[in-house]
Amino acid sequence: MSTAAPPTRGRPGGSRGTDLLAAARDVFLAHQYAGATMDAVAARARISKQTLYRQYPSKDELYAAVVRDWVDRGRDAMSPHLQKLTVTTDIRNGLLELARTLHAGVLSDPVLRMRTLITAEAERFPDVAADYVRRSWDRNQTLLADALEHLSERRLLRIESSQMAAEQFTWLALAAPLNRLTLTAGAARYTPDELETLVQEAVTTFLGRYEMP
Amino acid sequence: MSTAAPPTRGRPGGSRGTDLLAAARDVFLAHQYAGATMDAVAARARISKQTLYRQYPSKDELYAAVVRDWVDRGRDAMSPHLQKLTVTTDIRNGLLELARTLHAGVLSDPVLRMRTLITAEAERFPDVAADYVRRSWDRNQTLLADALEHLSERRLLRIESSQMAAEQFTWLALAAPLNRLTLTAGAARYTPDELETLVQEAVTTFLGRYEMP
DNA sequence: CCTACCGATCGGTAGG
DNA sequence: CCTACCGATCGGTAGG
Repeated sequence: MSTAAPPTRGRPGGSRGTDLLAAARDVFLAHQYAGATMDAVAARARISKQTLYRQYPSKDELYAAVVRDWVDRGRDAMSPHLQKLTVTTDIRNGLLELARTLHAGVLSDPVLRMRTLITAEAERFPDVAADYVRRSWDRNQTLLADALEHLSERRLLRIESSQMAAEQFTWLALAAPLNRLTLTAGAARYTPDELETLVQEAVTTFLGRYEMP
Repeated sequence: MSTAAPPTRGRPGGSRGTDLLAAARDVFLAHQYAGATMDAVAARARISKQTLYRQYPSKDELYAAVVRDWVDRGRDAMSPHLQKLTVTTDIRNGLLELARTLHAGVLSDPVLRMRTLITAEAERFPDVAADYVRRSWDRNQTLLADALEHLSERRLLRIESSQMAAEQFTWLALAAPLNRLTLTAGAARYTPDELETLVQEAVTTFLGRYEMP
């Protein structure tokens, strides 16, 4: 039957939909907005520029779609880890694990590049930036606050403002390497030992304030 | 004497030296690297492109000079405030003051723009970025660590690693608004009340760990 | 679908 | 000093 052609034969290997966005994302992350040419996107997606422009009528709209797709795909990355934290019996170990998860999630090359891209284009694309902050950053902060709230109800922590506690935890664990790697485009790598020391110290300071006496 | 011509008459008002760098800085901060044209720099400095290119043979070298000049000019901005902290008798108030100073210094529009510019160009100009981090950021962190060390010797704090304590203080006070303002290009402004709450909470958590019992 | 092209921008130079 | 220009790049289009 002609409708049962082998998958490797069907249409001539052009990317579309998610694949096109993945190709575009690669190009934007590798070269930033200005350096990402529509020719490069089309070539990487193995489609013609004509086809590219039929799906996204301008570079601006392609960029907005790439960021939206990125946020959608990373929406619930933290949830399972926070779920695990809420049922822990060892509060210190639970927080240490979470801090290491934060490092792995945020200090990776693609995440740092996406943050730099969004930051550099925030003035020209304020809505794209605001959507990223709200649906990615704020959402994860709220989920962490909920988890801390839960631990507070279980009498493992003593927290007045769970939002403030969530921010303090996040930044104690994350801010130093995030600042450094961001400013140097990843050139100033942290060693695993340095990160582990940072995690330990962050949790110690956090528990100094919020541990149940 | 011809050498005593009035200052308003001498040469036809063109900028050079520091003035040229100030003009270039304005243009780079307003439009980022790609959007800053050499024509705009020359126009703002009121010199010809020919004169501009005689002083800086390429846009790349002009950019590097602008960042170097920026670091030089901001080199000792923190020193007087840290000096004040080391002789305080009220440790909590001293730290609150310092946190407010950090906010004023780092969360200003030009500083945020310079950080975004350096970040966006860090891959193409790794040496410029590394020099900024070392001479601006690392230096201030070390100065703060020295001040905390001093307070530790005065038995107002109990600190094991003054570098770690300095980083924790900095990021407890600064990271949340810095992250937000950076990602949104300053669109998500913090109210003075929010900043003051943040400062209070940062100092409370910091003292929870490092206050002398 | 594909290629060739337009129109605009901009770093850098002095050809014309 | 200044203006006009070159050469290259690139978003977007179908003119030619």
